[in-house]
This record gives sequence, structure tokens and C-alpha cells, in this order.
Amino acid sequence: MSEPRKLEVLRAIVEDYVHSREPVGSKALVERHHLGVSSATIRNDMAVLEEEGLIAAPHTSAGRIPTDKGYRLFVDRISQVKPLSAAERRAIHSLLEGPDDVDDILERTVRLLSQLTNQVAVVQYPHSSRAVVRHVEFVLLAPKQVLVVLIADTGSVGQKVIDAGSDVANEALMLLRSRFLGSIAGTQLDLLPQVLPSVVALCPPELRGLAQTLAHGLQSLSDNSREERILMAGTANLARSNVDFPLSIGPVLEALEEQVVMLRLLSDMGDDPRGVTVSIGRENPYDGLAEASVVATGYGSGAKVGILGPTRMDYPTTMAAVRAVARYLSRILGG
Amino acid sequence: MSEPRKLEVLRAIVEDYVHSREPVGSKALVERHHLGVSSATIRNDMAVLEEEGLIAAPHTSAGRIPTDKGYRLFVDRISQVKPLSAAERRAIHSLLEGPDDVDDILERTVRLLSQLTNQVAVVQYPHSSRAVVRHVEFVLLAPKQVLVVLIADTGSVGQKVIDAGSDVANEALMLLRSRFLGSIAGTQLDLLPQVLPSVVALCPPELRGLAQTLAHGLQSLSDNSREERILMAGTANLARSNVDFPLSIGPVLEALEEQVVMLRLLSDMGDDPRGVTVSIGRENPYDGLAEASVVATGYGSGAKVGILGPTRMDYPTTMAAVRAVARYLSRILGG
DNA sequence: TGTTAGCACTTGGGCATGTTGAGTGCTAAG
DNA sequence: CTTAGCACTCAACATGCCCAAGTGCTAACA
Repeated sequence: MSEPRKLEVLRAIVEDYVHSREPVGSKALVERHHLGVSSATIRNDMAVLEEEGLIAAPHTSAGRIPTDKGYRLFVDRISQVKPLSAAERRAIHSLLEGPDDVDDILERTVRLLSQLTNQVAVVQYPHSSRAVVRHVEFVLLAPKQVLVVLIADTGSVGQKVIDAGSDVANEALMLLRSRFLGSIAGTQLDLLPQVLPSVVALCPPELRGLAQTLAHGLQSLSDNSREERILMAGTANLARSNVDFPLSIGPVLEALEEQVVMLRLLSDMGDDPRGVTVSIGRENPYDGLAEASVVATGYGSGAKVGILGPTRMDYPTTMAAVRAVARYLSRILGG
Repeated sequence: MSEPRKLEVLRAIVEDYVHSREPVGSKALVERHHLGVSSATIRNDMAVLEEEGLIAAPHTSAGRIPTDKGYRLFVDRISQVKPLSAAERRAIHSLLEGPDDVDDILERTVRLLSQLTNQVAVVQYPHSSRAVVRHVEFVLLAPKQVLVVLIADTGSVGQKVIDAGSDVANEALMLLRSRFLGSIAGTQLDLLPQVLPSVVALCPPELRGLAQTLAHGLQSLSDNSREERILMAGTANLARSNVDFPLSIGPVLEALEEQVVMLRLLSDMGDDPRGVTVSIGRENPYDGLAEASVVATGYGSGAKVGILGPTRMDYPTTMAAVRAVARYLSRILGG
């Protein structure tokens, strides 16, 4: 038995199955692909593939479908990246236009990616650990309520309403604002916990209580901006692509709603800087995603973009789309 | 035939059907509810109800199920609000605790409401048309990039990165900041379009170009904050509640993803200040929601909260939950 | 006039049975 | 190592049958 042909057979099975959504048999295989051998030979090859756990038969007399392991081998060794169509290139390119606002860009990115792949697209907000404090603002909303705003040089803005406990004088607030601003402007967000206490200590004693509260607010804002968030689009694709072949959609929706789960998932995936990473079926750390695959890659300074879909998906095309989108995203947001 | 009994029969049908998910027949009806008459009588009543379009039979020899019109009559005239359980009250009450931040509160609200009702919960951000400018901030991110921040007295913060075209001096920016701040602090957001031009006109000629750009940014921010957004949770409930009985979930997910559709839907619903409004099945203006119902009500100063679920839902309980949550929400966010 | 019992009729769902066709594994020959 | 041939398996489909649930109608009744 020839090793190359065995792989060729696996490829054919994967491709046919992805396309037809039905178990594929030896006969159909020789007809649709010009492998130069008979169906009997294919059958032998398939028996070997099955022994190796790369394909499986749903029941005795049906064709074979790829296993998770089979898909894994497929994406690792067999598949070649498909070039994007002109229309797709154009669509991605148009991402370059429009406002620079991070939220806007990410929003459009997920929409685009979900349309491109017909899957659920997910994007993680850019990491801001290297972000630096640019501006601090305290705004008195009500006698005892202060709005704390923290602006980073990345353009990300965090806001939070805090309860001061007692009435706050606007002058005091302005004083504290310039104190804080003077001391922490230019400081990395993740260094704030170390810097803030000393700022508080230097405040006039009568303002120290308020300063403490405000410092607390600022810190939780910086935590918050480091706390990663995700954006997604295309959940309807889950329902569409599974009319015939039910990947049970409930658990998947649950996973998608739990940002924590998705974040964990994305960050657990290796970060091969050259290409996209794929996590297939039961490889996923979350049970609800046992029938789903995630195709993701990093962009910019380490955040992830990707898609989630049924294990039975068109990996080459999907991978190409994810990679292309990530590249453009890096370019726009600046590496 | 007695009119009250007819309604009683309809109520029984709705309740049984919601509970069992199966067409309900005359015999089962007399067994489960102590209507004082025989099944034959019920059959007569049912024939009338069917003639009036309130119930329908899926096929000749099956029980009846309520039509959209039947549900409508049910919620309008028959159903009585169910009191919430103690646990539910407690859950809602705990909403009162925790930070005052609008985003946080709304986030927790949708989660709670989706758990309470086992449906998809939706909440509209509070209207801010009456909001007033509290603060304006311009931050130089890069030589030609300015971050414009607009803070309203409601605590809502809008941000936007704008491209200045040419290099910007920080001093100029600070000057403009105090000009703008002085002129528009206290102005209602929706009056900005009228006020901003005069501010620009009063600027020193050499800064007028920049001022114009900034004014433009501010205005689009105010538009943006008036532009309404929604938050939702519990989409997984769609899948769960429909394992047996398929409301085709795809179109519904699509609708949910299109904020425009949902906003339209919510605002099209009347705003009965005393109670919740229900839109049933084909009453919905969006085709994808032909098998879905929306239960919503206003809170605070006119924004909506509600849930979306299959037409076959437990209206009394759901309505009670929505109403209760809306009340608490109003209380927290202030009327 | 409204209610009831009785009954003939309809029909979807469950079940047992039969048939088909795709697909397999094995064997023996090339 | 490949191939043709063949017996075998089994899901999917079809057919026929029966049953239970449910209806509509009619005639009797209060």
C-alpha cells in the first residue's frame, strides 16, 4: 500500500464529506476523484485508515466519515491553503476604509468574517497591557456620585460610576484630578496598582478618603481594560449550516455567551505566528464544543481572531479567510 | 352556550398546550380541569372557538392548539398575572446591590431576566435624548489623531478617534477644549447641532479648521449616543426550549443579531405604562419572528426591556417577570 | 335552548414485515 | 499489491395493519 495514496484517500474523503454532508463510500470515491485504482483497493486503504482511527463508519454498511483525528491529519499535512476569490479580497480590503475607531473596526471585522466563512466569527479586543495612561477625568454626576474616566494612549476609554459615600466638592475633585493626572500620566496600565497608593498618600489628609475611593475606581478600570472581551457575529450561521446535520446548537450558544469560556478557548490555542491554529472537536477544552472546531490566529499584539463552526467545515477556505482577515486587521490597528 | 365557559375552555387549552406541547383534546380537557360539563359539550364549544379562529386543529383527528388570535385573547382578557416566587423576588432584589454602572446593571438585568423566563432577554439602553453635556475631552493620541470624548450627565461616555488631517498642537487642542467646554456644558445632546457651529465661528481663524473637525466629531458622538443600542442574553434558551417543537431558530437568531430589527420591534410595540405589551407570532413586523412572541415593557424614561420566545410560552409568568424586572430597573436607574 | 350520550368516521403513529441499494469484508486470481 | 467477484449487513424506504385519540353529528333529555 502506498502511503501517499492513503493520504490522498483521506483527503478525498474529507473533501467529499465536507461537501456532501454524507458518509462517503469507496465507489463514489473512485468516481469523483481520478485516483488511478479500483474501488476494491480503496476499500483496503479505507480499512487501514479506519484501523488508524482516522475515519469511522456510522454503521456497518455506510460510507466513512473523518474522525477528529482524521481532520487533524488533514489540516496538518494534507490541506493546502486556498487562495481567496477576488470578491473576497475586495471585501476584506474595504475594511481598510472607514473610521479608525477600534470598536467600529472590530465590529465590521466580525461581520465580514462571519459572512466570508458562513460561521460564527469571534474577535478578541486588542491587548492593552502595554497601554499607557493618557488622561484621567473625574466628573461629578450627582452630589455623591463621581464618574471616573480613564483614557489610554491606544484610544481605549474606560468609565465607571463610583459612589463617594459623602458629598463631594467639585473643587476637591479638580484638585485630585490634576494630582492623579500629573502622577500617573504615561504610566503603564498594569503598573497602576503599584503607583496609585503613593499618589493617595501625597494628597492632603482631608481629601485622602476621596482620593482612596477614586484610586480604587481607577485601578478597577485598568483591570477592566486588561480584562479581555470578545465580540462575535454570525450566530445565525450555526442554525443554517446545521439544518441537515445537527450539531447540537444549544451547548454551542451557551459557550458563545460565556465570554470566559471563549476567552479561555482562544488563549489556550497555541499562537503559531506563521499561520492559523485549529482546534478540532474533542480537542476543545469545553464539552459543549465537542462537535465544533475553532479556527483562530493572532493579530496585532497578540489578541485573537477566529471562527467557530461544525467540525465538518471547509478548513482550507476557512483558514485562508481567517488568516487574510487577521493580516488586514494587524495592518489597520498597527502591529 | 355560555360565554364565560367558552373563555374558560380557551384558557384551559392554552394552559395545557403550553405545558404539554401537544394538541389538547376535549376528553383530556374535562379530566384535567373541573369544568362541570361533559366532553361532548366541550367539543361544541371547541367547534365554536375554531370557527372564531381562536384555536385550530393540526389535522383531522388531533386536539386543538391555540392560534395567534387565541393567544391574543388569552393575554388580553383571560390570563391573570401570576405572583413571582420568593426565590424570584430575591433574585431580582439582588439586582439592587452592586455597582451603579449602567452597563453593569443592564448586563446583569438581561442575564437575570433570561434565567427567570428561560427565554432570550433583551434590554434597550436608556434613552439619553434629555441628557446634557457634562464634559468634553480632547486627547492627542498621535500627531494627527485626536480622541474626542463626550461625557453626559447620565454617566454615559462616548468616544471617537478622529483624523485631523494635519499635525495638531497640544496647546491648540487645550484651548479648543476649554472653548467647547465653556460653550456647550449643560447643553442638551440633541441641541448640539444647533449650538456647535456658533462655537466654531467664534474660534480664532487659524484653529477654525481643527475646530470644525472636532465639532463634527462631537456631533457624531451625540448622534451616536442617541442611536439606540440593545443588549441581550440567553440565546441558548432558544435551542433548549425548542428541542421537541421546532420554532425555526435560524431566522430568529438573524433578527436578534440585527439590532435595527430588534429596536424597530421594541419601539413599534405600544407603550402601555401600566403593564407589559405582548406581540404574538405574525403580529410581529418581522417575518422571521412569525413563530415567536415578544413580551416587553418600558422602564425608566421610555426605553424597553423584554423577552423573546416561542408563541407557545407561559405568558402570565413571563409577563410577571418582565414587569417586575422593569420596575426594579426603573427604581435603580431612576425614573 | 343548552347539555349529554352514543356512535360512526377520520387519521396519525406505532409496529411488523418486506424490499432495495449502497457499501463492506473476504477470497482467490492476476 | 491490485483487482474482480461475491456473500453479507443494514439503514432507509415502503407497505399494510391496527389502535387510540379525537372529532362531528344526531337524537334524546332537562
